[in-house]
Amino acid sequence: MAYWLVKSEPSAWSWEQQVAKGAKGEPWTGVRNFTARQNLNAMKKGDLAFFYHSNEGKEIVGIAEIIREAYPDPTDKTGRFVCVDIKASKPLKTPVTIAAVKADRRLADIALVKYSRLSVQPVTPAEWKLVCEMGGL
DNA sequence: GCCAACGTTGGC
DNA sequence: GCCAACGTTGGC
Repeated sequence: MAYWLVKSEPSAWSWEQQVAKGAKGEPWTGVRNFTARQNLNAMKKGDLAFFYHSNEGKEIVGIAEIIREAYPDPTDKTGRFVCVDIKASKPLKTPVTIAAVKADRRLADIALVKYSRLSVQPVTPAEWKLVCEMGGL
């Protein structure tokens, strides 16, 4: 099982909206970047992903689960990009801010800091554990 | 609202 | 296939 991080601006799609979708989940569409697409394609059913709020909040707010593996993104007219379905798994007790991540030397190499513009990122097991602890889980 | 970083596009 | 121009992202 692999770990990931997905980013969304809450004004476009928020954790609260994701939670409201319940077990049915929601297609994670709109990715238009090839590196991010690679990551979407590598996702397996049952993988977990941190849900990060960019711009507003700038914090990891919850954990989502991949419930459907990559398929063509219906919002992409060119047919080049894919999406997956994810459902909210559980919130962090305490959101982990980008500032807190940057302040922790053990997270210096996390993609969230190194490749800040990448919208779908891999997370290592060590990073996953740390962020969960910081989030009170 | 600014600006740095960086991915994508298109002309050559 | 290179590279300049352009657009977008996202933290501050």
